[in-house]
Amino acid sequence: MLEEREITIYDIAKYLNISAATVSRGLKNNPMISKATRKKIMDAAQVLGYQSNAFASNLRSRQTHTLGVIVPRLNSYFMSSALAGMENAANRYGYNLIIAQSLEDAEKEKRNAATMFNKRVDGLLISLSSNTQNINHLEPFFKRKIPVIFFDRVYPHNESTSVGINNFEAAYQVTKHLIDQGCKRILHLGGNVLRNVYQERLNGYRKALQDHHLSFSDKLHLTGPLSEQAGTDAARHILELAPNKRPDAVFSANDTAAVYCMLALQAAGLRIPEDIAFAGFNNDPISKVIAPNLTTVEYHGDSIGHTAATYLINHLKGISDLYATNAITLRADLVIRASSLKNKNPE
Amino acid sequence: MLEEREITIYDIAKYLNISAATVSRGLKNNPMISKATRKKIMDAAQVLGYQSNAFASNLRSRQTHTLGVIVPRLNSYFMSSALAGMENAANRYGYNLIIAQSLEDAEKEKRNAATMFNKRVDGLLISLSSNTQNINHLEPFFKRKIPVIFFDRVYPHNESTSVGINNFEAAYQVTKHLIDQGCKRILHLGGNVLRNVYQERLNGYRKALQDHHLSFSDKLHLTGPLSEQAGTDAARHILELAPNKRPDAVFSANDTAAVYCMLALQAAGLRIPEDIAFAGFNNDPISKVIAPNLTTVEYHGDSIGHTAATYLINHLKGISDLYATNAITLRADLVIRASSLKNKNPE
DNA sequence: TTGTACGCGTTATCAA
DNA sequence: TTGATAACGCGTACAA
Repeated sequence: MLEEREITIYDIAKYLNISAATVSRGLKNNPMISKATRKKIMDAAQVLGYQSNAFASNLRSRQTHTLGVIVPRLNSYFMSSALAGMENAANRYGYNLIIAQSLEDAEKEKRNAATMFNKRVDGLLISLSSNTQNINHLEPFFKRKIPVIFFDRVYPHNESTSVGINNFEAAYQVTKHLIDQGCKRILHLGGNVLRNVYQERLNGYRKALQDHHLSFSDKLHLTGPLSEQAGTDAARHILELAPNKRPDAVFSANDTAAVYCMLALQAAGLRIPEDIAFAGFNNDPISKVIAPNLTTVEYHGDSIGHTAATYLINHLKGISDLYATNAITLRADLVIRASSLKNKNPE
Repeated sequence: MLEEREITIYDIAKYLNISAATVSRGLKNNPMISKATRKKIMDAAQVLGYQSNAFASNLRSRQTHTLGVIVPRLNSYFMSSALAGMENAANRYGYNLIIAQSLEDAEKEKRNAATMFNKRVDGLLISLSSNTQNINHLEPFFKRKIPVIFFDRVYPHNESTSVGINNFEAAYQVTKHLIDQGCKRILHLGGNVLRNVYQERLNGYRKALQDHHLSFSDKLHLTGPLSEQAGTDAARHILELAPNKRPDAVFSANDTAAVYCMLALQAAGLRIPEDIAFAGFNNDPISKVIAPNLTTVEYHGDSIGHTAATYLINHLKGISDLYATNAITLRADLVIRASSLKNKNPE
């Protein structure tokens, strides 16, 4: 099979009777090279169909202009938005993204991290899997001073920066809103508290209960994967309770579980919000489509992603000091919709 | 700033008083090397904290074990599912994904392709932007025999394979279903016909009309980006028609536009499906959440992605001949839901 | 079974 | 402003 040889800077050099070093410099618009030769080099590169070999360059310069991204799953609205935001930022600054998913499995996350390291990413953006216990698998990065940025599901670590929102505050506001609507028995559908986001949402919920003299009960706290199935299961659980033990509101740590819980309860004849009010988290598109629309917290994946990637790149370019800022907190506002409005519009 | 030097195979070689070549072989479990030395090498690598340098390896072996992926957008349910499917396949075979989005812009797609080429991806998976006119920007890949696989939004090209569904047939079935329900004026909300998927869906729709003696009219064919806004705009257009000119059904080329069109029409007081029946495409999660549930076509992003990536990798490993199969067509079945059921269940 | 020696395509150093 | 030359870390004929 005929394989055309690759065009290298040597070909250009020979073609122009100059040295490869000059070509290398000219290609990168090094001001050291005269404008005339620079143009000659560019033209020749065009004519010969030269394409730079990123590998050789990386090998020599020890920079890949590639960022590693590890996420729990690729196919959630929040995550794909975050990736889109990162891609935008990365693309603007000439970086590429190499993306892997842990599928909520700490072991796979470990392997992903090792691969990223071997591929010599310039930096790592990571949101932890639900059962990751520690970050020993990131040690190689820390040792070699390869910057790591946590986003969304973060980890306390004083040589990294975290990008996220104030989950405690948001959960507090959601819960307070439900209480303001007259709800007294609010069930919390939460995620694995190993992850800060779920622990903090739980804490915010509990604090709001406490501040309003409502007691917390284990019976009103369900933990799970926050999947469609988890939402449906929660509904079944609720329906199995004696009517006087049933919650009058549900605060779910994400919209998916909230929506599927709503659907199942509605199918069983319960009215929302009259019988049970609802609030979720993330402002997923389905929250605007379900009837009644779901009260939720606006959590902009693209902002998180864009911010995290931009911050990382600035650090790589020496524009900012990674360790100066330990946490970046973005806004996440409550979005009140019909599913939680027990009091008819107090006009 | 103290930078620890990288551990290389030379360090291992020196440490064990053997040659670097032996280390290189041992690390890859080359059976040529005695089992004892192989073990010694592995242990030493462990002890010294050796991490292979993928770049040097790539430079030498001319393989990156990296696949390029270019998609119109990252943050749609279909695409993120496709990416998830690809990541699964890639990960299983030791490949990585480097992902970029064209944002429906041919120019950005061009730049993305050039970057991927320079990074020497082993193969390319691409779904074209809505306004891409030709594939000249992929010529470098074809010239160097780097395999390109089109998925979803494909392009006729006899040195590549395409992975998708039978859009014509699916659209035909959707339209026929609406006709079977008694609909006579079916509006089609379509995408840019530059892309095969939208052209074929349009064709299937027209053929179904024709086969059932319904006339096609330009008035009943809207083209746009199939976004939320496009759905809302379509609703306004419908409401502005004289009641006797209004369609009695809408077949949208995706679920997003269908759902936002439904919401706007419902807000204006129209009943679905009684006044207007609806059908979409993709089986997006929102189709199961909207009331009434949306009739749609099941289009599995993850299968498409997994199939495309697996096929590409098999080709790279020499297991299959890329050019033997020009198109892989996956199933896409009609999912009938309440939004299109004009005839009350004919029990 | 192992070692020697060279090349992959680029960038960095030093000299001119 | 340019050129010569040596790395970068690994893989592989070829020799031993």
